Amino acid sequence: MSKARDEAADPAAIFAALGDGTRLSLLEKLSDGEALSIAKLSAGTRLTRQAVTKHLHVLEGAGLVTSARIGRESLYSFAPAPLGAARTYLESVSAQWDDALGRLKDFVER
Amino acid sequence: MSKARDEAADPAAIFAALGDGTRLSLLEKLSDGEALSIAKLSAGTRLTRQAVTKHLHVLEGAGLVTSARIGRESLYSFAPAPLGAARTYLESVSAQWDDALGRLKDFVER
DNA sequence: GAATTATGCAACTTTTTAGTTGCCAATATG
DNA sequence: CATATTGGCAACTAAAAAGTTGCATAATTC
Repeated sequence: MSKARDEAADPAAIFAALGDGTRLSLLEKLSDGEALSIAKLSAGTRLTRQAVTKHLHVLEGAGLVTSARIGRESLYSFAPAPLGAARTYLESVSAQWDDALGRLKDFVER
Repeated sequence: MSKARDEAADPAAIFAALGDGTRLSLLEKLSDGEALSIAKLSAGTRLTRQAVTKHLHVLEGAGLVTSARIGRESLYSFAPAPLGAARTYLESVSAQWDDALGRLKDFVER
């Protein structure tokens, strides 16, 4: 048991969370390490605060951000671990492809 | 102009295409380099051929597979380039995080 | 304590996605 | 040529996602 409760290590779930422009831009805002409130995260967008909140919940469900209520605001922080899992997954698929390429090369050059 | 017509270099589009278990398993079947027909790709699944076809179209829209009609069958092939783009994107976000960590460390140790 | 700020919760609408069924066209094959 | 195989197209349903509005509540600030 290496994974915490609801943090999705499932690649599809992580990719699904990343598969939305709004959520990617939220992640980028948080990726410099500073924890930001929902109000600040909503500031630049054309969406309502509630829409942003929903996106944050999706990111949180995928384990890509964490939240903590401080006073009257909810501060969201970047959680980089699932990104590493996603990268590892992509590398594994790419590696399989590279192996296939290698075998093809061997076959052709034989 | 480095990108062809509709092949999405857009990270969100690539991640969205990857964000589905069925599509990931299709990609995995193709990632060994062998081109497969829709019939063969549908074989293992519980889905109808048309459902699989739709997923293949999504993958093709993201540039992750290519198709070619040979005789009476449509052969789909893995196209690894967008995976590289996705990995690069994840690395850029991770790098920003690592930079932030480094600055924090500097600050704490000062 | 009254007004303001930041957020949560719930109901609702709209849009997109996933999946199915039915039918037709093209290519093989006996 | 008769028949099976392979797949495309279109219409349709069902379910999930995205987004909004309205209202209630907790923490601040003046």
